[in-house]
Amino acid sequence: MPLSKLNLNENQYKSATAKVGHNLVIASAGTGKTSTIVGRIAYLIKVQKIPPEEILLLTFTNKASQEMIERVSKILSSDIAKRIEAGTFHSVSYRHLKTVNSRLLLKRESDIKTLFRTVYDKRDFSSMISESTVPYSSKHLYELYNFYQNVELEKYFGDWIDENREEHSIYADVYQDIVDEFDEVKDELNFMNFNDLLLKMVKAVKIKKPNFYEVLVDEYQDTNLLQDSVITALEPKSLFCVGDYDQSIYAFNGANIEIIANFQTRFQDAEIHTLTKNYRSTAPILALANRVIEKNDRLYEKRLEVTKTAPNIQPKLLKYPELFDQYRGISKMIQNSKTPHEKIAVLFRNNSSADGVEATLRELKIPSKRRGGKGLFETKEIKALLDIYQFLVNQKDMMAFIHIFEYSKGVGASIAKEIFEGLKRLGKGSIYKGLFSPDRTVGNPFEHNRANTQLLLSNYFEELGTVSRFKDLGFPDGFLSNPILKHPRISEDGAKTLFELRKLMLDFRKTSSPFSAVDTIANNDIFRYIFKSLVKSRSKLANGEHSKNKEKDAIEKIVSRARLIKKISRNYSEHRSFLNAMILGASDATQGEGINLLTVHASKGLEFREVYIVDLMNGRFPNTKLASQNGGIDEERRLFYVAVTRAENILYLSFAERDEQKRDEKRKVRSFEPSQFLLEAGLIL
DNA sequence: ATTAATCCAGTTTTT
DNA sequence: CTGGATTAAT
Repeated sequence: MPLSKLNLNENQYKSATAKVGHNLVIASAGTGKTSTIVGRIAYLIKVQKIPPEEILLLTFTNKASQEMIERVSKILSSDIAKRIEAGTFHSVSYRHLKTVNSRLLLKRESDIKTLFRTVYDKRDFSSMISESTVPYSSKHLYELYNFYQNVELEKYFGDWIDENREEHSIYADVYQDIVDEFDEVKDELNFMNFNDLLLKMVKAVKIKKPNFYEVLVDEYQDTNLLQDSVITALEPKSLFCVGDYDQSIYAFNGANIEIIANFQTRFQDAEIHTLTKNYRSTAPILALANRVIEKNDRLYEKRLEVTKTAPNIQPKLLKYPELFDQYRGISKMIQNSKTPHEKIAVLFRNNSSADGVEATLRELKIPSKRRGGKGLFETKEIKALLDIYQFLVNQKDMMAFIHIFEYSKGVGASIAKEIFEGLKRLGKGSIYKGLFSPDRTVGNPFEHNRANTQLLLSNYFEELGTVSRFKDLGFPDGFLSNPILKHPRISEDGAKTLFELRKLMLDFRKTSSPFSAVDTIANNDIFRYIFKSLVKSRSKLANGEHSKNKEKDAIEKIVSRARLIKKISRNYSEHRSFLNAMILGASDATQGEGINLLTVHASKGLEFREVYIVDLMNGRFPNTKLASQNGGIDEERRLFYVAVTRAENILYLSFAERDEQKRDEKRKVRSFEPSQFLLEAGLIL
């Protein structure tokens, strides 16, 4: 059998070579799930002679799909491996949607949120406000709507509110009205968010169906109804799902364990396989994990066989009086550890723990890397760079246009909007024409709603129309005579920005690759100016004075971030693909080298020789506030299970008794109880 | 009305 | 430390 070199055990082999149909593989932590998936792909291609492009592999992160394809490359060949369609639900959807409509643009979640807010703000709740229930804030409503889209496919939002958030029934109609308008506006602007990718995918597939022989789904326990509807819509001949109920940790995103639980009843030909041999962790680590997860109701019996023969090191509990003692203590232990840095991970429930660990590691000059896009893609400089880029690619993007003017003094959102609309009028719908060949027959490009302002504006307009304020700025006549500069409230800064933008639009036309585009933008004065102003504000000390050190630091950071974006851009040949990847894959980009700092969620699917789980205090982990809303304490327990089972050889569990930074209402130092999971694990009596 | 400056609270997890 | 909200200034 050509698959012998895969080194699969009996169960893995049986799963990998299962007959075509509906297969579900229950794979507990560390049982060689990836090997099985890779084996399955090899079996399909080599034995079943399925063309690689008819295989779709859906994973939870883009990184996971890359790793699996990498492993397929090693067994078969990279030529074959790269023909397999692989990625997250979202990235696969985007790729397909692009073949249908090449003009699609994915927007940042924060931009979509602002859009939602502008729609929301038009509503007046004051006449109907009830004493018992305050209406949801725009942010909350947006998040709820997103959740609803992931868990409910048929009912209207308003009806769903009626049934699931009874206290808010009185507002259900208004909520429905808001989301209707929101969706309308979003469609008009051609904007998409993450959910839209999947929603539009389901529709697109009905018109143009990609031909997949088998769809493989990794982390099946974390799929929600919306994702499931994508799989259903694809109608593959064969389905191969791999998951583990005990690792379901995405209830907040609508993950529905019913999907995995009902697999057998949904498909008559369903076959269930089980992988029970654990290859990752030592006996005491597995015993600890099992002791805790047993407290959850069992969906099926869990039998994990230990195969590892490495020396058994008992998991160790670490207790510290204060939060930072903990971080410092752990950093010290890492410093003294013989394990190579890249095989050590510090795991936490909440991202807020990362800063402390990162800082104390840095004190000891131990390098660390953090995952998650927030670091890089949420920085102002990268946001600005990408906003400029977005606008150049899609000049109808008013939101990006407004962002570009954020750093120009005297121009806020509302004037930027007026400029945008003025240019549109002067260019008969095209900003480009508005800037380069304005229609001078347009009398007043700045139409205003309010009558008295109209009067005010036209007075200014006439007065300023004759003598431009910007004569001495060295603008060429072609720009200086543009009627847009007659806007009464364009500041000098605003005019300069507009002029630079005009230059940039010309330069951009000469670029064809994302790399040269990023380079062009980074060298334009708009970005340079933003760069300068960010450096200025970041080099201020707490007392307000300048610090040369901080300035140097700030410059270095921006330069290296811009360089990183440039580096990433080399992998893309199309503007739009690059920009979409900046949003889709934002969290996959890791920064730095060394110790791995991860949330438990982000650690899913990974393994490390030495693992530290920190901040194991009630309230923090388990996050009791969350447990009351989402998956309950069971989900927190699964989260703990996931964390523990990342460890191969060495495991430390740590907590602190106090946090001296935080004080409660009575100004008393915040004190903690150890996590209940430590009790359940038998580490505390 | 719009922008800039200042103050204040709050801080889940991911695509 | 950042975004949001409030307030002061134009």
